[in-house]
Amino acid sequence: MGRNRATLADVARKAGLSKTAASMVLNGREGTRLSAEAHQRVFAAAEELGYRPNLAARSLRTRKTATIAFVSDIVATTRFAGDLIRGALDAARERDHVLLITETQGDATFEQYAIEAILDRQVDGVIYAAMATRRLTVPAAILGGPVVLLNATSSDGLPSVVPDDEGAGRSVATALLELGHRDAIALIGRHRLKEDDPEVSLAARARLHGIRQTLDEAEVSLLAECFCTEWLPEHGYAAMRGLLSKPTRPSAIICMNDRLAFGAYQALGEAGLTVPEDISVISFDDDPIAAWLRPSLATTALPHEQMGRRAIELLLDGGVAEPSLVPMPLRRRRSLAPPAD
Amino acid sequence: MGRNRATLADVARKAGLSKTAASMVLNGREGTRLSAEAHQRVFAAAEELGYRPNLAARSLRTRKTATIAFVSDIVATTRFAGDLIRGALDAARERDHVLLITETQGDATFEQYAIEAILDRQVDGVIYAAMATRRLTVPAAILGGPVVLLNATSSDGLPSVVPDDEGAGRSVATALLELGHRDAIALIGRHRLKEDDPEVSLAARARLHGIRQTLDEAEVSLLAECFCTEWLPEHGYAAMRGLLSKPTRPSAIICMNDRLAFGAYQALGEAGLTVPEDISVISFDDDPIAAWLRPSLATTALPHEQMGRRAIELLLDGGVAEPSLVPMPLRRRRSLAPPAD
DNA sequence: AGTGGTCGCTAAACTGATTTAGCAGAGCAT
DNA sequence: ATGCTCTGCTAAATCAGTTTAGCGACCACT
Repeated sequence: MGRNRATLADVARKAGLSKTAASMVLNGREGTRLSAEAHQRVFAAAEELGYRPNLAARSLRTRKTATIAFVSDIVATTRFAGDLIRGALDAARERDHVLLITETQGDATFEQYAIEAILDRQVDGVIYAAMATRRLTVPAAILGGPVVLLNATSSDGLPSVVPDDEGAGRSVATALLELGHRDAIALIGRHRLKEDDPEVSLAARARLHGIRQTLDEAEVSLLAECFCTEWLPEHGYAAMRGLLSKPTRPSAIICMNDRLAFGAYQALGEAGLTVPEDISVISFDDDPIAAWLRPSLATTALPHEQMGRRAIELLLDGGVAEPSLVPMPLRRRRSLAPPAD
Repeated sequence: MGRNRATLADVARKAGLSKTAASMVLNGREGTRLSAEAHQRVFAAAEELGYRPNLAARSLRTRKTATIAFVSDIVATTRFAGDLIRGALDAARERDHVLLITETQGDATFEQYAIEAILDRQVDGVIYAAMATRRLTVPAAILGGPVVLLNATSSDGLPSVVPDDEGAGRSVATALLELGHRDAIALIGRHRLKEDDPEVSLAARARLHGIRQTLDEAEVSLLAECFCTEWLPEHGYAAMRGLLSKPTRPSAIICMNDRLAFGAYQALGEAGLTVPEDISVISFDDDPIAAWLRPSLATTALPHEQMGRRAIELLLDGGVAEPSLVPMPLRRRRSLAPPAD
């Protein structure tokens, strides 16, 4: 890999100057008194030789690596991880940095390994990412340098980036109210653990809070609230069947995520009901399936790419220690209609 | 980030030996004549000081970085990328390596940037990954070191890792034949471009070939083959509607991927047909939705995690130059049944 | 003529590891 | 006593940059 690269000494020799001069010119140092002509010669020599600095040598001296560690608990299992990484990758590239990616899989041994690996490589900073928005504890070892939490918060007063789930809750409720839904709105996806334990999820509570707040202001209360043990399609399906077996049929359903909504669609289809003519459905996440469903599912998008980008910006450009909320845009799609009366 | 780390000189001093001795002991060099007692002292000192070598310094000298570049065209847009990365991450960790991830987005400028970034960092090798199995051209600049192609092949005689799509085609066809489907098997997802242009897709042709070969051997021919402009749910939906409008209803459908199958399910549901009683469906990819569908969708899984792992193994443990085929396991699910007669 | 300041540049130290070349002492044979 | 090998270890060079300290030439001023 890359033998025969020209070194700074080669450039200096070619330019007829010292390494010092070449280094200063190429680094654009202010306050140096090198002549314009010396600048020209160095640039020309570097260009001609295709000079690229050896970053190992540079970082040995400067202790900077232009490398950022992206440490996450699980990269693979959620489909959103890719977007988080993509946003970070983009923003890092714009700032001439590169991403070293490691995964802890929630395992202490792996985490230990990951931390040693990044400390050994002297990364300039760490993005510590969780795949479900939650509160977590950051290993002390990485607190020596800049750290930004992504999709997570902690009690260490570190800058963090999280989606605005509460705002999304408000958007969702508002969208239904605006269409005229009032007394027959049902909610699928209540979840004690997620709502009560911030180490499991911050999203569930925030979404619920946003929804409640908006409905309360309109003096509307929910027709029904279904608890689910998980937020998977089968649970949405079961919940929806439960709702349909009751005397009052809801005019609109809020699902806590798109997978639940997918399950709800399945139950509605089996029951011979049509979305949105019979029942409107709205949800959270903007999973790719939301757009694939028939009719397409209205939802609020997790802005993962934005979040990844923001995390890098906070890390490199400096950021405040309070959580940075990234808005979750509402995707209006065909699953919404005024209530049938 | 990690200031105040003990250096090799600190260890040597504490052990009462030279840096040379300390270095040799810690690197487990053979043929050195250092006493057992010297070994002890060095290990003890290193342990006590929590010594970890400075990798920048080491790689300046050795030109090894224990870092592998993972260059891909698109990380984010396919849901499978995460698994590819996860497999690679795992295998890399087992070999004490770490992954530097970059993305070209199919853009020449970004690719140029990515290549410079990894060359500057003197990575030990490159995994060059494509998100759709295809043939591609590897930039000459990275050919100076080891390269493994992932989910891709090239004409450069480089080792590569691809899924066994042809085998998957055979599995799919065999599964249907075993159930007794013969003369009413239809195929959704023919695609001229994907089948004919290896730079677009190798999967389409291989899958088709595997299916054809198996059916030919059983002297069965396809009832119908639907061309689709893309492999998205809406195209599967349209194709399925088309099939249902014909006089002979198929007993089984092979979809070229799960998203097409998802669309086919939607059309079947609307037509009031039941899977698998009326029609069996089988597909390729094992997208997460396959398991979420009702009934769950039988499919052949893209072994992305295995592939990522294999790529690292080929890169670090040395590999042959011919494509390494990773089997695609058949996931038997509820969408299969014998034909209704 | 001496002093001081600026200009334009360079020598050498430094970062923290690996590696080459070689030294001092012991043991043994001649 | 000399030469030889072997053992156990070290000094110094090296990798490719950055950074500190400072040198010689020139000019201005007293």
